[in-house]
Order: sequence, then C-alpha cells, then structure tokens
Amino acid sequence: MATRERPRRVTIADVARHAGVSTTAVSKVLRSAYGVSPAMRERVKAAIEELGYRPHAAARAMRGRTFTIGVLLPDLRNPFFPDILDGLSEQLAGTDYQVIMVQGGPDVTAETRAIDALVDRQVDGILMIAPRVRRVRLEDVAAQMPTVVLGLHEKSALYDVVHDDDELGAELVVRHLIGLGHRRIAHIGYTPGSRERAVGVLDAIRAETYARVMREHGLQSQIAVARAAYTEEAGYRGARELLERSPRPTAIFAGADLAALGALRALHEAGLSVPADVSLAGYDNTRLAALSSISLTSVDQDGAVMGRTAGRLLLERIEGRTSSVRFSVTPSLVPRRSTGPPAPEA
Amino acid sequence: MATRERPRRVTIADVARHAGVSTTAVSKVLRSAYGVSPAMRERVKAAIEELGYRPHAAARAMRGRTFTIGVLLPDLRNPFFPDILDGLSEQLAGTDYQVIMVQGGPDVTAETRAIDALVDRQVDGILMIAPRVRRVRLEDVAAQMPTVVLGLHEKSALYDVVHDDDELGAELVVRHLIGLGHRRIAHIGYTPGSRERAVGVLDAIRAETYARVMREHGLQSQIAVARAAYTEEAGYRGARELLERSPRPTAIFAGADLAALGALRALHEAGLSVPADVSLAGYDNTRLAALSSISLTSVDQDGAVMGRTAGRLLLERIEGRTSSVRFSVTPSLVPRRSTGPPAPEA
DNA sequence: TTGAAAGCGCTAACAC
DNA sequence: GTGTTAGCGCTTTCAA
Repeated sequence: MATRERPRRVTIADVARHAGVSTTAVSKVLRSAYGVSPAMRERVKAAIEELGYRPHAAARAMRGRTFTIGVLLPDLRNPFFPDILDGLSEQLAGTDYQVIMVQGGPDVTAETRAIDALVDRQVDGILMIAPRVRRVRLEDVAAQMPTVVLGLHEKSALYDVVHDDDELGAELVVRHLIGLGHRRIAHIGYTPGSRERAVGVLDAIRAETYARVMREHGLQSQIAVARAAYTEEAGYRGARELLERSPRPTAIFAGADLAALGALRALHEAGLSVPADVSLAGYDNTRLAALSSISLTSVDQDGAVMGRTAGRLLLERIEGRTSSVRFSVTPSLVPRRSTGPPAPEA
Repeated sequence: MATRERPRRVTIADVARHAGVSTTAVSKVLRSAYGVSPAMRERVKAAIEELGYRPHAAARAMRGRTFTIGVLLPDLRNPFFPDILDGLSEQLAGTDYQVIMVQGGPDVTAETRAIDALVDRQVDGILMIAPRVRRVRLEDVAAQMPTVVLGLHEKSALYDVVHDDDELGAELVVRHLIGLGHRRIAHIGYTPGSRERAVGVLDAIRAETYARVMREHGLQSQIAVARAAYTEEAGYRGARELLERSPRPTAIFAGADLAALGALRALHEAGLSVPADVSLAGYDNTRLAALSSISLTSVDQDGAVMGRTAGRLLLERIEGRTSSVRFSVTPSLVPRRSTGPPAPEA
C-alpha cells in the first residue's frame, strides 16, 4: 500500500459524536428506520451534512445491504447493451441503488470470474445479460442473492428471466428474406463451447428458428450456418466463411447488428454490393443500423423496457419476493435498404 | 430482504476448521505472506479447494485490499472506451485484480455519484476516464486511493495522468482540411457546464487547437463551433445547427467519431453528400470509422496502450509509488473517403 | 512457525 | 425514543 498519509474516512461514530447522539440513532436515520424523533433526525442530518459523511459500503456489506446492483455485461462493444442499462438506470433513479458493471469476456472462465466478483462484493441484486455459464452455476448464484437473467428463455424457480421473443424475431427476418425471393439464405451466429450452455440462450434460439423456418419452406438443403459469436470480428470471419461456399448465399441473416457490421466489412472486401449481390439483415435495431449509409434491415427489441423490467424485478426480489417471474418483449421487423430481391440467376 | 434460506458462505473459519489450523494461517496462505510452512500451505490450499472457498471482498475491504480496480466510464456508447478497457484488462491479467465499472452519465452530479460509489466500495485503485468534475474533487479522491486520470492534460501531484496528444491530433485534422482547400471549417465539441472543469480536458483542448490553427491560417473569421458532448445525439444536433448557418461550412471536424456519426446522420437528412458537399472528420479512429460504407477520416490514438499504461501506473501506486507520472501517446491522422476537396464556389 | 485476539464501520437485537 | 453491545469475515499485531 502507498505509504502516504491517507485521510481517515468520516465514520458513523464521528457523526454520532458531532451530533451528540448514539451510533444507533445515526444508523437509523441513514436507513430511515423507525424510532427516531424528528428533532434527533434533524440534528443527525445536519451533522452528516457538515462532516460530509457517506456510508462505507464495505462495512454495510458485512451486515445488511450494499445498495448495489451488479450487472454482468458480456461485451462492452455491443451497442445494444447500453439500451438495457439506460432502462435499468431509469428504474433505479430515485432509489439509493448504484449500478456496478463487470465485463464477461470471451470465454466461460472469464465470465465465471466476473460473476464471482459481483457475488464476492456482496451486491444486493445481480443482473446477468446473456450469460453462458451452465444453469447450475446460475442457480447457485440465485440461491445466494436476488437474480435476474436477461436473454435466457428457460424458466427457473430461483431467478427471474427477461427476454425478447427471439423465435418470433428470427422468424420475421427469415420470412422477410424468403418473401423477397431468396432461397440461399445463410445465418451467422451461435457458437456453443464445451463448458457452455447449449439450449435456451438467445443466440441458440435465433439459430434454431432460422433452421426451422428454412425447413418449413422446403429449404433444408440450403441451410448454412457460420458459427460465430455476436462480435464484429466474428461476424467478419463468419461472412468470409460463407462467401467461400459455392454457390454463395444470396442473403445473410446475422444474429446481431454488431455481427452484421462485420459481415458488411467482409462483403465490401469481397467487392460485393448490398443488397444487389447479397442481402444482409441483423438483429437488435441498434442506432448504427439506422444510419443512412448502413441502412441495415434489423429486428427491433425494446432494450429499455427489458432493462426497466429487470430493475423492477430485482427491487421486488430484494423486498422479499421469492416466486419467479418471466417477462417477454415482442420484437418487430424494421426493413431497410440492406435487403432486397436476389439478382436473377445467371 | 428475501426471506428464503440463503446458504451461508464458506468463510475463512470453515477452511481453518477443515484444515485443522488457525484462521491466521489461512489468511497468510491467501495473501502468500511469510511465516507458513510448506506442509501447512498445502493443507490449507487443499481445504480451500475442497470447500470451494472464495474470500469475501467486503470483509477484506474492512482491513486490507479488495483486489478491485474501479473504472469511471463517461458513456457506455462511445466505441473508443472498450479499447482502453481491453488494455487495462490485459495489464491486469495474471494478477488477482478485478475491474468494476460505473457509468458517469450526462451531468456532473451523476458523475460525482458514480465516483463516490467506487470510493465507498473501497476499490484499491481508481481509473477515471475523461472526468468532468472539478480538480479539487479529483485530488480529494486521489488523496484517499491510488488514482489515474485518463484524458486530462493537467498534471497533479496526487494522481497520474494518461492522455493522447490532443493538440497534435486536432492540428493534424484541421491542417488536413485546410490542405484540401477548405476555409469554412466548423467544429463540433466541447460543452462546458456550470460546475464542470473548463480547462485541460481533452475536448476543450481539441476545440482550442481547432481555433488556434484556424487563426494561424488567417481563418479566424471562419471559426464556427457547435458546442456538443461527444455523443451521437449531440453530434446530430451540432451538425444541424452548423448547417443552418449561411454560408454553410464545407467541412466539419467532429471531436469524436461518435459525434461524427451523428453529424453524418444530419448531413444525410439534409440531402448533402459526403465529401462532395461537406467533408467530415472525426477523432478516435474507432472500428466504425474504418467501415467501408462510412469510411470516416479520423485520428488514431492507441487506446489499448493508454489502458495498459493506466493499469501499470495503478499497480505501481498500489505498491507504494507516491510520485506522480504523466504519460502521453502520439496520435496519427487516418485519411479516408469522408474528406476531400471542397466543391468549387458557385 | 503458529495461533489468540483486537478491531475495521456498520446494523440490529435488546435493555433501558 | 434512545443507547449499549455483539457480531459480520477478514487482517494484523503480538505472544507463545
């Protein structure tokens, strides 16, 4: 530790002494608990103000609440997540709760570490966005603290789930492409790893739905999936892989806008134009998709509503609810200029 | 609190009992401190493994370290920040340190709250990215814990600073535009608020440099600044404001790529093409700028290096360094298709 | 080399 | 309505 003299923090004892009351009284005022006279409340509040006192979260964590909500974010680069965080913050505004975030990273090991970090820091509630760890691990966490999982469809007795109707969303995209006349429609998404969960995650559902709708239209022989995470880089590699096939797809459905941007880069590099040579669709309807020079067909899911709901469910659980809840938002297709009819076969 | 039976956490006492040693011994093993025999170390390690023990960060915070680095992020949507975080994580990989992030939000009040949250949670070190709070506040925090500030140029005796050479970067852009033949070059950036710091912040420096270079080329009468934060929305509004002027600028230098994207949206809406009608340049050289359909001229600054350096400086301070350090990276211009010669005057 | 015990700042049960 | 006090899980003297 640095040896420089660090000013001692103002503690509850300092406030008590300054106000001429007991520490209990101060603690009660802080938590707006019963059993304090208005006069005492005023004196304590004045002392807190004068001394610039703030509760020490770590000390609080030893006994009661930390007034902290922990969020697991899989990837800082995905522009859809800020929408969720905005919703969460909105729901938490006006409460004493603070949000802290950890980044999950690329593999399950990193994600596990990130989740542990939140648990070890004794947050009052935890929101996991599209976690990849196994279900047992989630239930293990949920048994210890109020938990909401976003992006998972499987219901659990221990935690709440908030998700988009990914089946509907994926179906809208694939039907849209088929409706435009495409048959060789490929998909980029869903990478299962060895220690990861394989079912019920949003990307798995989008990929399965893609395959199902293709089969329903007699296009099972055209099914082509490039397994890739929802990142720009993976989308790029996925598209390159798909473009090597012969004949190449006339349309690509990327499971996320971020992956679609990577695919777009690959398409440009290959000298292909969108949608004349290849149609491209994403998912999430991020602000980037709406940019006129990109104009990406995408699926809109209301991230702010999901974030708000997750926040509300967490607060409810913190207040004592133990039954579990499932909340789903309905997505809608936003067609833009990146999709169009396929070029007539040569 | 929820009333459901929560499983009690495994504590150091459980480990001690299981291994048949004292809690002191366990604590020493955990911190790899002196005074434990190899035999005891092994027994303790085995017990930790068997019981799945993890240290309780909150309890640790009461006495020693939390092994946590706190990061203040002004805005989750700015695609440049993940580069910094990648560098930081890389530097911290292999140590026991975990990164937690808080979002600063739009105003100084929100940012102050976010910083307080980190301080109250007793992180071992704090990295503030482009903070807007006053200098006193920064020094107040730095007096309490190891602090590194990113994006501020002013040196302090209490904290380290890591920044890009924003003067050079802005100069490169403005000279580039002048070199192309532009004279009516406008700038989007730098919004000072009432309670905010007004000097030494990266956006202020970019704005000042823009004005200086304009003057140096005898273009002081052409100086036009739309005051806006580095967000998409603010960039959009800033560009709209600039386009209302008559005659309108032939080139716009946005202080950040994110703001440039907003400006791009405004330009498209106004039916103007880039660069034929208006040239557009950004700053940060984010991946989006490189996208072929955007192809934005920008300034590259190495975020990963800044993040790594910030991490190294924090670890050094945690280990006891008290002298303060300043680290600067050198930016370079990346010209792309969004800038070109101005259209000949009608 | 080992362990007993004090105490970090706070909350909550309890006594007054 | 108010204050006393026993811990929460850990680190750190200090004594054995």
